[in-house]
Amino acid sequence: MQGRVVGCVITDAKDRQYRREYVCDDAGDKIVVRREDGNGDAVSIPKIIELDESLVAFFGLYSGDGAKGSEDRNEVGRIVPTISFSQKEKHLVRFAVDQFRRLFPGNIRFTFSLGEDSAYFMAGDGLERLNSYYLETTGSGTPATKALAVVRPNINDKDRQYIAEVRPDVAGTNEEHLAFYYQHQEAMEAIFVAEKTAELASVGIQPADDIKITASLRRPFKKGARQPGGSSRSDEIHLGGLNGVGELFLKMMHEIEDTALRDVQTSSQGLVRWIAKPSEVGQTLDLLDFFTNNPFGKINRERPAKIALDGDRLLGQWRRSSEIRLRRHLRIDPLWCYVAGLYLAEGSTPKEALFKMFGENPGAMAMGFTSSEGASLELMLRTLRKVFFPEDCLEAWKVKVGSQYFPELVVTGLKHGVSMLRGGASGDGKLRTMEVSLAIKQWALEVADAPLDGASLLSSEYADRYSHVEPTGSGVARIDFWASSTLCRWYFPLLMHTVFGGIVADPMEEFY
DNA sequence: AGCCCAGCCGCATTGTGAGC
DNA sequence: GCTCACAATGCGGCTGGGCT
Repeated sequence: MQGRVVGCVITDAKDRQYRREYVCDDAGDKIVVRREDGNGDAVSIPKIIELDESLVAFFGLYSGDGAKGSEDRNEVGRIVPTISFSQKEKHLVRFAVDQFRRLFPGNIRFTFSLGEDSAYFMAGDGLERLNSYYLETTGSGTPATKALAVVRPNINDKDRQYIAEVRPDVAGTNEEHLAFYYQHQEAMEAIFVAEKTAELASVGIQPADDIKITASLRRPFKKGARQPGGSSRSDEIHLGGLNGVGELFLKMMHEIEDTALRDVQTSSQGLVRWIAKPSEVGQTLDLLDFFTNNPFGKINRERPAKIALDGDRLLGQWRRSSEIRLRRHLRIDPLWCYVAGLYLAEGSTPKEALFKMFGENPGAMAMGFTSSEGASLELMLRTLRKVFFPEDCLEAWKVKVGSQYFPELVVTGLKHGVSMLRGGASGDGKLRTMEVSLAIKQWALEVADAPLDGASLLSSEYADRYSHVEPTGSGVARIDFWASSTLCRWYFPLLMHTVFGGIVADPMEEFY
């Protein structure tokens, strides 16, 4: 058997293609897929993969936090995907590992890589940890940092570049910082490998041949830390044994998204087939019952202060929060599951809070969502409207535009014979030119409609809730919307139940 | 509303092994 | 033993998330 996989991803506001020719062999209930050109790995994949709530949510999660691939050096506009995934929260790590194993049983390896700025070890918690490490291994505390020439007799180009850099707000010289880096590199790595190993063990991921844990310390003040003791940690999962199947993996993801977006039973290339129209698939949840009896329907060990039927809808209220109207029933359909994962990746709430909120006070929560792609926005809005009433789902929306796109803003202004006026001390604030602001609104509504056959929710229902343009930081123009934080206390428990309800009986006991 | 920085993910470098 | 191409690994820039 042979096949070809093609698809598009949008990154950096550019349409890019992925494309790969495969051959595959029948192997009972599995198929063995490999690249037609003979390179890469032979990968077994089940012939039929059941798309349950958690797997669909996983694809949503990957869509937000996973790597989509990098551009082929020989072919402009073509990306070659590598499967890797950034995630710090340990329960989500465990979740991702389980789902990857379901998709690719057999020859698959995991590398957990922990990155950190070594400035973390120069003061505060980091320095204390370095101290205890040296006390344990050598009997005395952290030794004084020696001269660079001693710890690093032969410097390379990267070192020379580092030494030439200028950091006006950091005390000490680059040579001293670099010496610190090389002298303590082994110790710093050992500390992180031990930490990650323990963390993985706490969620049931034990050392094994197919699991590798590494730490990657960066030169001081390079990776975001602005001062000694500052942290800029990154936790990544790289998958091995899957070379060549990245395109197929992305295609699975896009086909699932496609069925949810268009609400069709079979995806455009036939890779995904539901038992009925996606909007008619999945269990129906009674929200009155959920928030009264389900272990996931709790926050800080409490049930809502009020949850009552009012005609065919519900009125609900958490202690010290506002009253809100809810729909009585919710179908946990593919759209809902996919967005649950997507929100876990892209949402504005720290992930740890979502796991701890059942037994602890989560404090302030916020409901916000940013995306440069119309499809993600539409899916998110549709999801919220399944639980909440339309007018509560979106308070307002704005467009954030990065500096490399300012020429477009200026040209838009010129067309209208006006100049671009920016608010805020550093110009990051809201755009003050009405003509430009309105032109950008029109553009954003077109972006929101682009992936759909008809009009998007943003343009048909929420166009008048447009707030402003924000020429902030940098980056591709993107749409940002937010809703009342009251929604969080209803949406988050349902979201967590969707992803973990099938594998975790009581979130208060099993998380943290 | 305004602003900024740290984490995501792209890409450069290094490692590895097949082919000649 | 050398070369080349692909895989694995390590590093850091940019931007999207999030704080005040």
